[in-house]
Amino acid sequence: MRQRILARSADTQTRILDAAEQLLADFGIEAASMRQVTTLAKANLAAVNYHFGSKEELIVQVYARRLRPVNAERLRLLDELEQRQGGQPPTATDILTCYVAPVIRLVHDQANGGERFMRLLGRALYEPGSYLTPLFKEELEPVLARFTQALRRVLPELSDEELFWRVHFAGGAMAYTLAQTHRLELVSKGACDVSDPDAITKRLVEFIAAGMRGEHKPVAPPQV
Amino acid sequence: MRQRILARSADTQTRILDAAEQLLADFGIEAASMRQVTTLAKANLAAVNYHFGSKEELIVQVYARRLRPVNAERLRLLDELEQRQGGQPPTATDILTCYVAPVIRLVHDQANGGERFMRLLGRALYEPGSYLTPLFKEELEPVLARFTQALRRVLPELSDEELFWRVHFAGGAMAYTLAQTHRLELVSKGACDVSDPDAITKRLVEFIAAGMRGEHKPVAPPQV
DNA sequence: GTCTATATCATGATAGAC
DNA sequence: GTCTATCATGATATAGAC
Repeated sequence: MRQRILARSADTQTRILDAAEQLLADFGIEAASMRQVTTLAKANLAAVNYHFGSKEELIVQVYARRLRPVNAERLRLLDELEQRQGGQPPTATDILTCYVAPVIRLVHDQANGGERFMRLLGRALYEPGSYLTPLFKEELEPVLARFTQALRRVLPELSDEELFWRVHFAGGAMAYTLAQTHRLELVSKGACDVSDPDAITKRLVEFIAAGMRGEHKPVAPPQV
Repeated sequence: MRQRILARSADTQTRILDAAEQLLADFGIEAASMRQVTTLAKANLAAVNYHFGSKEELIVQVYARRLRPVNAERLRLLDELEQRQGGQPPTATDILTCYVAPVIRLVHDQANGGERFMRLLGRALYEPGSYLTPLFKEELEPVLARFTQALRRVLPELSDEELFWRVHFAGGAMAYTLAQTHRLELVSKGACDVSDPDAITKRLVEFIAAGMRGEHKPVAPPQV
């Protein structure tokens, strides 16, 4: 179990958050133990309970620390976009870029362990009945509602139901990209460059924007 | 912890597989214990090790039991499609339907606990360094390669790299749909009907087919 | 093949000294 | 705030009777 020992400079809380983030990302949410975390953080086992109360609350705080700025920036970018457009409706591509870019950019934020968190984030969306659900409800749902509303205006031909479905699919493509893009480098045998987050954002947004705009033929069940 | 007691008729191995599938889906892969599994299966705790050797191997077998027929049917449908077309190239929509339909149809297979497995499958793709990796390598990769090759022929304008990326995004939208569609019913406040697998297949395939066919402009990094 | 009983171990949490 | 020492719990796995 190779693991970089973290700098001792930061305070204990931060060191524990950093260590937890790293171990959760590398080994999975359930697999990381508080003993591993505190060893890596050069802190005492009891410090987790002293600072966070429980393992679960620590995990929630690992996510909250990164998600809050991302969601704030998403909303800021969307506000800016709409202001810049005046009355003119923006494109779906522009709107989706405001949503996708901040979270993909975490990958560039090496100083803040961004790449690790990227994998961690995608995975969190898949845990059932998780203690993270309240955090997502609080942090993500208002953002999703705001973006869905913005998309509604530029895709008036879609029914409410169809729009919900497409936002769902788009979120899935994004979550998978966050969690699994490191695998693509292997699967593609190196053909795909996964190192440039702006390029990833661009490809992903092109894909989901095209899916968003696609025709919906509500008839004829598939033949196969 | 509500849990239906399974019929005693099936043999121990099958009862254990059924119980494991149910508990893994409901509580997460790590959270389900062999005590819960054997209690639900009306089997002895030691039976797991006798029949499967270990918890990990049991989990692998839970997946393998469902995945093998799905992947076989995917390939069969694709072969049929290409044969039906003679020399004519099929559409991307047709190809993607061959891939998506068999796995979404599991949801209909109530007799075989399909809906539970649906959630379980999507989640498995997100575990890092999991013991499931060998199974996916063996079962999924050849299928993915076959479908990528089929798509390559009908989307000749895409570079190899772009095609890999789009297959990646499409897989993500599908995995998320498998794991999380039960949430869409809540988020959409009932606007989305998640009960008809053929309708879900159709919407999902429309979305990813549109994304596959979308234009790729390899210039100009995004403004935001 | 199935069961009981148990070995062995790792976990999260906490009490209490400093 | 940090530490040591320890607790209670629940995990997988197995030995051995039937």
